[in-house]
Amino acid sequence: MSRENKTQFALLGILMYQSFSGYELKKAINYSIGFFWSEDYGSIYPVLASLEKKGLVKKEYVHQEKKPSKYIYSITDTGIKHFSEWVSRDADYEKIRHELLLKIFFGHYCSVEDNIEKLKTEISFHENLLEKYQEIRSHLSEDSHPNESEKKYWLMTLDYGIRYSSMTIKWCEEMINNFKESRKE
Amino acid sequence: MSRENKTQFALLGILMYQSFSGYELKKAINYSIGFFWSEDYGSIYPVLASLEKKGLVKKEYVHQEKKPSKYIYSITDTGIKHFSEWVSRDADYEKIRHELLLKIFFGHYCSVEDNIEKLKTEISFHENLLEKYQEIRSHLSEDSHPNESEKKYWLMTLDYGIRYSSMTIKWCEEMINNFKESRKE
DNA sequence: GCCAACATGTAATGAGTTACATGATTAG
DNA sequence: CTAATCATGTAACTCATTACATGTTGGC
Repeated sequence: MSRENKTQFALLGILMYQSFSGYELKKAINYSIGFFWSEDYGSIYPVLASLEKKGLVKKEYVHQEKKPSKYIYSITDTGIKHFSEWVSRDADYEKIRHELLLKIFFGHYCSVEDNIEKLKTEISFHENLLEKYQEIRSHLSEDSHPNESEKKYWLMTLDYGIRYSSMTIKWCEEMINNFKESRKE
Repeated sequence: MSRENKTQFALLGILMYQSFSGYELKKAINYSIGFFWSEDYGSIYPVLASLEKKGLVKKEYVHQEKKPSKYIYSITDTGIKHFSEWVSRDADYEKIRHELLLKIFFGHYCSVEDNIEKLKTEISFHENLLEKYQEIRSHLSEDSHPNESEKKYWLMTLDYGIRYSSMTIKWCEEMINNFKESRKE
């Protein structure tokens, strides 16, 4: 089977909730699925154009006061079908490439200090993420969410993120301790 | 900064331990870093050619008995320098794209059964991985490993893999239970 | 006048994936 | 003879990233 453009489904999924411009889509992605899925303008605009050509979304030119005009994209009935078909199917096997693990695997070829440094950077990164998760969580509770079902799914992914970052931090810390203990011996 | 080809470092790293042909490299990668880093022939052969052109590896034609001839690649002094420079540096920020999480986030748009199905598939995948980790672990202990330092790093990444898969399985199971409980209400 | 935020795109490049194509050698 | 494994590559294509390019609007 040929590879599918996954960007389209991320965009369509967000548009299932609300119509957005390309610029707004980027922000919406950052604030919702951003910690496990990211998109750049370099993908968003071309993919929106191709989705429109296929009739999966439609655009509307909107004049704004106090801001530049924009194109608002809405999902069409065909788009909803296309998206639903994808979301029901099993996820593809995820091909991962974890550069930190690759460097740690080859850690024998650099100093213990360099290894510890890498692990510390990873810890900071995930501590930062954990703070972001709290922001998203409060964002979720303060906003008006008429649909409790949607919220349930959002909290599930948030829960995953928290577990993932916590696990990573714990692993990094234990590895650093391993290094420090073996240095004492 | 421009993007770096990471495949080259995976190959150079393996060649730090031992000289291999392209075909053997693929196998060595699968059996060592395979669960967090994969490469296909479509990348391996072209990258080996470009590494040779840059003088980072050298190849030798080897005739074999009972098997077709092959090219054995060895890392050069320049290659060792190039690799060491990379391995000492911090890992780049990892851009993740987790399709299962994306589908779960949009889980409101398909049936609970479809969601449970996806989580079950993920569980099988990681249970399979956990078995593989045991294989790698026994592979590591039965083989003659003169260098205990190398082994330490391999076990670190293995430990990460085990934690990651265990965490994922636990999360999936709890999410399935959530679904089943809310169905009872 | 200038900066920040809003807003939309294109072009160049490089990386990754899949399919294709070929051939050697051994075991059954 | 045939299948499996060993072995090396190329071509076509898609995808993602980065840099570039342009323009609006409001606030200081």
